[in-house]
Amino acid sequence: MSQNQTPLRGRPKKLDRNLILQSALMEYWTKGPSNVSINDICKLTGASKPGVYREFSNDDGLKKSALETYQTLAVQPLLDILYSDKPISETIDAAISFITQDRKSMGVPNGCLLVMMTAQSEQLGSSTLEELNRIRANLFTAYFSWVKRAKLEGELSDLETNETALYLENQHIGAMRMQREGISNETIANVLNFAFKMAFSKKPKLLLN
Amino acid sequence: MSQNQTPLRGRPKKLDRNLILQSALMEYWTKGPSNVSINDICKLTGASKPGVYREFSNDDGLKKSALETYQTLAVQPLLDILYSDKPISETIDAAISFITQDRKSMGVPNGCLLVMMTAQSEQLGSSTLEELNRIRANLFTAYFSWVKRAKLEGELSDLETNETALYLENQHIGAMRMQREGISNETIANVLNFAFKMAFSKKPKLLLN
DNA sequence: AAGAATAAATACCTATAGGTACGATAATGA
DNA sequence: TCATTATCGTACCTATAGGTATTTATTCTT
Repeated sequence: MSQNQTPLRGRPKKLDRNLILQSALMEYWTKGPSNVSINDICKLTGASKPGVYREFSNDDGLKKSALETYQTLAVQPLLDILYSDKPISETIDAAISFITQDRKSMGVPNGCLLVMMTAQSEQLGSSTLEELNRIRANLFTAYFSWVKRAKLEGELSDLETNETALYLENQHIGAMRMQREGISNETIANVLNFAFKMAFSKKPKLLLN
Repeated sequence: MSQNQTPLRGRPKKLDRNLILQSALMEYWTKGPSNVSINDICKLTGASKPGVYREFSNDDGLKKSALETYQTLAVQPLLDILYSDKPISETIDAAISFITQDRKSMGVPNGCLLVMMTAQSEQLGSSTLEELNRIRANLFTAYFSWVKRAKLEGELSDLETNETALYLENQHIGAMRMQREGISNETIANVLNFAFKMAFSKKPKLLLN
């Protein structure tokens, strides 16, 4: 976490890696990863362009590093919730609270960087894309194991575990999309609550026809 | 629809508006609207750049026109289904069939241009954005009125009409996302079938806790 | 035949993206 | 003191984006 580990030799480093990383993450998150250039980051942080390239190799490297920061900041907490051993209904509530918490008061942009990057994946470099797929696979696995756990606890759904996980993933992505479009967190929470409880309903529902 | 309506004066038009429109639409749809340049379209169709600009004014104009084509080609059929007066369950099936039909055999790309444009909306010009919002609003209204109709027919859900419509919109977008990511249409249909039937279930479901 | 009107295409423009060459600078070790 | 090591930042490079000035070609009207 600290700036330098080895008491090094040459000219002391002035470049603030952490500042750049934070700024880049916020910019990507707010404006979308494809709408932020290295030049923007330089202007924003006062860093020189070669400095940024020295530190992160290239655009792809910076995006990848920012994405890693995002993972620990915004994805890991959700994984922790999904992997908790609390009853399913509590897990649902915790997940919904986390997803729909007020971003503004936390100084964090609306929406989800994963979702944005996925939507613009054709514009990403290879290492960012790799990282993105890794994180998304982890998240999907978390949904999958959540569903499996629910089944062990007696919750059944009509769908295969895999398909239920896909369904849950859709709800999450949908929530992030709604949030980004300015829909109130209360509305989003209502929709999510409905959608999640559906997936974990105990018995086959009474269907039309 | 025809090339020239008034038997006009000057040098006869060589530029094939329709070819450009079709090519542009397919390119946007396949690669994402931000990953296709006017130059690409020119190379693809053999048109000259000033020719394209004469016809569509600018990049924004071309994208807007392509989006209009998309609307009549891919959105209107869904609107027709949603506004049909068939029983809800039949409407559900029809919508799912339409959404998950095999694109390859129809010579049409996977995914949804509306969804892609929405995801990249910061990179769109004003008139394309306007058109996009118009079409999306129409689609949302269709979902909304579908839900209202279902309620008249005795189908109830826990959610307000507006929130149910948001939920349905999410399922549709989610389906398009899955399709674009290569998930089989059968799986998508299963997920959609589950999600839609949930929204239109007759009674409050048996919930956990 | 002489405009008037329209479309053609080459060759250009500006802005900005990602990326780097290179000389200057600041520390350490001998 | 002087090489060594490593970072600094100005000024540049190439590629490509959107967009256009200009000249030439082809038609209809008078």
